[in-house]
Amino acid sequence: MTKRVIFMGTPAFAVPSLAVLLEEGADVAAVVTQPDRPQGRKREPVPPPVKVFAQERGLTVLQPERLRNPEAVAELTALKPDLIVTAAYGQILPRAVLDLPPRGCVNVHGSLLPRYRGGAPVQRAIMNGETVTGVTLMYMDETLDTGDMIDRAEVPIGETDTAGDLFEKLGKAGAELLRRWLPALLAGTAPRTPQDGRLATYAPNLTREDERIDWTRASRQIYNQVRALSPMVGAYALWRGQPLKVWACLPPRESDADLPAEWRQLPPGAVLEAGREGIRVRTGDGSLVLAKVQPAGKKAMDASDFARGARLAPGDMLE
RNA sequence: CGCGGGGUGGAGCAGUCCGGUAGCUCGUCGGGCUCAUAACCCGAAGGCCGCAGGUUCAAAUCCUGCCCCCGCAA
Repeated sequence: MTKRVIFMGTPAFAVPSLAVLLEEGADVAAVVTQPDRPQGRKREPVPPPVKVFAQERGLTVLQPERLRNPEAVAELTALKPDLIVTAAYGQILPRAVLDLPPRGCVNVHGSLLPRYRGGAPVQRAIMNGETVTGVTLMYMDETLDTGDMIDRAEVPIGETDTAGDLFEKLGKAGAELLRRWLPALLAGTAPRTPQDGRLATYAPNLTREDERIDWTRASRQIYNQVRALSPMVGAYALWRGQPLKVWACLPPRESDADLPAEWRQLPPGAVLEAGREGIRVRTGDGSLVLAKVQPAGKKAMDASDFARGARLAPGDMLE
């Protein structure tokens, strides 16, 4: 008898996992995703990527405002799922839902648990300069990202990887973990390894403060911050009182810390030079070259283009 | 009716308040210099100034309507 599975997920990261369920012949009774949220200036509701994918394949899509609501729970109960698979769904599963499927609820998490528990493991890993991260397939319990682990897979972080790049790699790696363990999950024979809570670290959701560039920090730290916030959200500094988003920098080199005396006198945030590669800015430990920026009210552009139009000169300050 | 910025040769901008020869920094093409160059020098091409209407002797510039792009906030 085919087991019934409910999938819960929202962003692009979750799509490969849903695709794997279909490829492996699982009976996907329903796909639960976040409601269409108003986005952009026009406040137009935009369907999340998982919804788009699910509808293309004719799957039943549920978008409860709150999974805690009795109607939502009743709806899921009626589907009699054997297993619930989640991936970046965006809502906490209430006890009533956790207890629903006989084979349990499993989650695909974008880090090597118990490290980087929380809502922004991918961005935080890049921000912290990690060179390796990964995905964990785990059973869910009532607290966030603390359940028993089934398996993990390491994924290297390239020096130039952005959050977008890494999300893509992790989404695929997570889906493959799911593919490997799906039969055992459905049979109820998957392993359970408790997390060692003493090794836990946390990756809280990003705040506005995480987006602001502090030029007194090291070049490498700023570089990592910019990568972690690209291509979504964007790191920013202030230029003439207006936000200037920084979308990409050149990887910092040893030589960037070895500055001429005239540059060394300028404070962090000062523009040192504007060349064809971009805009060189003084940092806490040397300099960093901005490659792609976006002024308020404008599209993203090469930093050299911005420098031309804005008539940037050495000594101009970014804050 | 959430707040705000913007649409000017291929790129990024100035010019718009105070109407009257289309400008700047680059790019491109040709030539020169050089061992050489992303450097430098000389020259050239390339724009119905987002669209439509109006005012005027005259509109990138003033008035009206529309389209498109983006920052903030959600």
